[in-house]
Amino acid sequence: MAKLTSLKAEKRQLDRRAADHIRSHILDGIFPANSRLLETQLSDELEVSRGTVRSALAQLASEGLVKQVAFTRWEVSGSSTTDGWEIYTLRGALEGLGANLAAANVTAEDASRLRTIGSELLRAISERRFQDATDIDFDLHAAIIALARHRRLADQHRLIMHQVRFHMVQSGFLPKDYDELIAEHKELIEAVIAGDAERAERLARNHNDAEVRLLTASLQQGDQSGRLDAESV
Amino acid sequence: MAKLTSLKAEKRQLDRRAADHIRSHILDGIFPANSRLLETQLSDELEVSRGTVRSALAQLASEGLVKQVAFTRWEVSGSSTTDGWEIYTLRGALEGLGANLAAANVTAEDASRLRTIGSELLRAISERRFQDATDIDFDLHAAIIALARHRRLADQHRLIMHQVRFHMVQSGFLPKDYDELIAEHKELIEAVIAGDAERAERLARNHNDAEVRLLTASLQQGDQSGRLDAESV
DNA sequence: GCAACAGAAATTGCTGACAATCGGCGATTG
DNA sequence: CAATCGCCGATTGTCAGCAATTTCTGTTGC
Repeated sequence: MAKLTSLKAEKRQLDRRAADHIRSHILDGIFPANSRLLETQLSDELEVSRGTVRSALAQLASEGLVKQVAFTRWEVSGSSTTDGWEIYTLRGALEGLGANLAAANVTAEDASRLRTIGSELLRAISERRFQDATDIDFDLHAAIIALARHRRLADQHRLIMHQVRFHMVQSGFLPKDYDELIAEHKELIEAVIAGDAERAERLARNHNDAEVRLLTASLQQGDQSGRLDAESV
Repeated sequence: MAKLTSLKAEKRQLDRRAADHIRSHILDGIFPANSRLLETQLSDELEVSRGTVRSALAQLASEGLVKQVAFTRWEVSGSSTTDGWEIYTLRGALEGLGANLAAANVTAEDASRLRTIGSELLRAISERRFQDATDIDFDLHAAIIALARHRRLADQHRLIMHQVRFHMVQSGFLPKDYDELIAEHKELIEAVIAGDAERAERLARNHNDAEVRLLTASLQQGDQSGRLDAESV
């Protein structure tokens, strides 16, 4: 007997839904970087209690999208050059591991699935639907990570990709060379499908190298938009 | 003029302190894997309100030490073979990145600091103070990560090391070969100090390879202590 | 004897109110 | 006039209680 599992999926906890709402506002740029978030204001807007909002904000803080200044304020995280550098280097390490593991246990259906997403990406770009293309890009990377069958990695990857998205919005990032982008993705997909773990890992790790080099250079040039480390020890 | 910064550091928020308390109980094995945690019981024991305990538990859940079953229960995370495999592979990726970056910007004082910790480790082992040795081992790896000057990486590393510690306690892990352990650490330290990023990265990544291979083999042998993935999509 | 069901008990989810803390504004004083 | 102190409003931190949900238990019907 088919038991219809939770037809009413709206039973999700209020604080989770509140967190989702606030998160999407942040990722869409409605709450800009470094802007202040007031518990009372959010609780009014979402029509939940302040405690629920606090719980949601705490979640977002653990995801790195929000910062808490104790006894004082909540604010949307900044997205400085330093932040960008951190985000992309960490992403490289995680996706490198993911691609390696994915290549090690890829199946035939996985392969066709990856190729499907790849062709969707190609189509979106050729039709100049760049917003869709970005989403599909994210889906593709998530799909590869999923193949690693590594829950902790998948969780971390989801979090860092939120930060990537946030940083892209804040910095007005746009890919420069769509042809190269497509080529890189195609290469990565084929390496994973071929089961070439080493090659897949290298491609995944270097996928953001251009971005990282740019940010590194910007940092070393004494770009002061990064936060300063005032403390030692 | 020496400004005395915050003599009263006990102003930390209650939920943080509650989380610290519960976390140390988990890491010390007082709350065993998969054991249930009752909000009321904890709030009685810690003499704080249930809301505060809830906040603490939510933090620990985001750290992966605790699981929340909605509307039902909190429990200490399990530590199966699968979990161990996830933890050590992820650790390898993070420490690889960390060692690479550390080697890239190590200074003279950093070098002496690392060597000091290294000799402390050596002494603890030669004097058969193995508990101390484990702590120093953790300090050493944390010190290398700190050199990377990468806040997100440091945060993730701290979390994963908590899980490593937990898994070690749960699985009764003990290093087999202290001589090799020392040799590996010495090699890693010297590679970082020499600024050989590539070599440092490789050493850091392979540091847990023996453990990973053991766990991988155990998994492929159909060891069913890992959790099953019941869902697809 | 066993399965299904209803009510009770236990536990988690959420809320509104109270307490503690912070930042700014104005008064005061040298 | 400038610097410091203390008050006040605003905001976050904590609490105790009510609501919703799950699990347990005893009962009923077959």
